[in-house]
Amino acid sequence: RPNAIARSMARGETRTLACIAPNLTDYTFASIIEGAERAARAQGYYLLSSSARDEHTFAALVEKLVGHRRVDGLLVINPYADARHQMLPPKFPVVFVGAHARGGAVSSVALDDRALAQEAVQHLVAIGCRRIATVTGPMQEDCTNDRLEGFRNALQDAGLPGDPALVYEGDWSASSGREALHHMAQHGHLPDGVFAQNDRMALGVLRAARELKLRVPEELAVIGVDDMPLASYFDPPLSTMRQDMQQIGRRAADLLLKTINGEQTRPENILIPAELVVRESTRQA
Amino acid sequence: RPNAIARSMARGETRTLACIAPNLTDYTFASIIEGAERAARAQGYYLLSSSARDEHTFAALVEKLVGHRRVDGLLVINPYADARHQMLPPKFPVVFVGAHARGGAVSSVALDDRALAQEAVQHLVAIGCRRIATVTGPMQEDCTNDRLEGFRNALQDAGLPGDPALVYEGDWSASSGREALHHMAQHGHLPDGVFAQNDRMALGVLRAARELKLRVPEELAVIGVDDMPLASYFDPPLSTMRQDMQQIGRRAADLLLKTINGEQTRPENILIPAELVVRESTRQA
DNA sequence: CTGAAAGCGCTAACAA
DNA sequence: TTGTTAGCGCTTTCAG
Repeated sequence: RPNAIARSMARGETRTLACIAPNLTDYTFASIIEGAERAARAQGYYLLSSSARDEHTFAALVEKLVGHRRVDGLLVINPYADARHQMLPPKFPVVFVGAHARGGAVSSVALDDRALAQEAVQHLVAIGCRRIATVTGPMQEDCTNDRLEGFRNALQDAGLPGDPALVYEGDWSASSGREALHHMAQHGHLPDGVFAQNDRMALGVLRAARELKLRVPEELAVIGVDDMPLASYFDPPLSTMRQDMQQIGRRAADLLLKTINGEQTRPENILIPAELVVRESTRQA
Repeated sequence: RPNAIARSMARGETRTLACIAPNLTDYTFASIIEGAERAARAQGYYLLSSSARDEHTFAALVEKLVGHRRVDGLLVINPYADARHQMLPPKFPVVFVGAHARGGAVSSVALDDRALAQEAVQHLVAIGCRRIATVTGPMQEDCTNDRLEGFRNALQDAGLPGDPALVYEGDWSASSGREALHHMAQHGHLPDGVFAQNDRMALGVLRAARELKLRVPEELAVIGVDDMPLASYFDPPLSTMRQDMQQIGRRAADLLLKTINGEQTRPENILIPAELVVRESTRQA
């Protein structure tokens, strides 16, 4: 029954961390938060999670949380290439999660986007695809560009030409994936393999394929990223690059706690590999 | 720059709430949490969300959070019919979210499960279904029983017989929905309409229908509950009872804050209606 | 009405 | 070693 507030007061620490994400409902963000919360609690810390859609509320939140000394450290989930990394208090423990901090002076834990894209495309090449398309996320997001780079590297390594008509900028939504394939079909640039940069867009590609009467995977192989809960339940079940977001959250919390405890003095940038999960959407008959 | 900890110390309040859920990744739970967090922050409170899968960790968490006076109030998300409601400190502000507190001495905000089930079935009846089945959640959960009761009431009101062979206990997963329809088909009890108690199971029913070469909605109408993000992207797009979980979270936080401020002295049990969303899976041609 | 002081419940430094 | 005390930074009360 010791009073935690009095203890915080006396020791000058709150034993509380905060995680700020664009929202708390995206499966990716929620998984990171759950992983971080578990890791924090295992070390006697609590996690306060907040959503901040735009930069302004983000700045206001940081100001309150850190300025009022409510938390000992900050986990920042920020997929956008905006100025959030500049709005952080200097000399305060911060770890970026799920995307790198631009500038590099602050620690981060993220997926190895370049490598996973490369591996996905290598898999498509291995099963015989030669005209490989990609549906990307918004170009303003860092991870989109990293995955695009991995995509291009893999094509180059395989000696395949990069066709700009086979790159379509989506917005992570299923409908943008569907539009992507229809758009390519209408312009006479049908691919035989698609690397969708997330599973939702891959689902849209699958639907478009059905509408275009393309057989998957015989005429069109499709692979996504995430391994979202229903991915194995798509029609056909979706191959994907599985990312273990809980692990990323856990690693980020551990890194933040080390920083707080002074065990980690230099910023560290950790890359987590994704895992290829092969299902029917890329399985050779 | 006032120090929040010192203020908490002096005023005997932390301006922090906690929300304990079985996990933080289920879309339903995450939405509640996001709604609650927004509402809390609008009133100058912070929300600390934690996951507690089983009763034991739940009890330990409550003991720490409340015993050490880390929070001013508790939001409890507990779909299970277990003893969690008995493990709460007496005289401490608590609101149950998403399910009622058994016993009724504590406030709650939840979906009106009975009414939404009734409305879903009425809709199936209205479009001409006569042999209506339901795929339920686990029978240990309160909301399953409420929805089942609403299902039965609606059948009775419509003068339709209740056939036990048309009630299948699922586990909220897509595959259990698929099994449900296959099971009914194998035993010669094919329905012409299915009320799946959530969208994931409805997705499974849709897949089974495709495997059984049943045309949806002509031969089999399907309706779910939730309006999950991809529901409009199923094949065919899924009719569903949309629940506004963010609103439920918001209302729960508001109720909890009123209780903390002494504006609300009696426990209150709020029911939130769901909204019928008609898409192709129940649309008459 | 403005300003000084006591106290919230701990921890840590110090004295015994 | 064990016990006592100052002090963490606010709020609130009480005196001026």
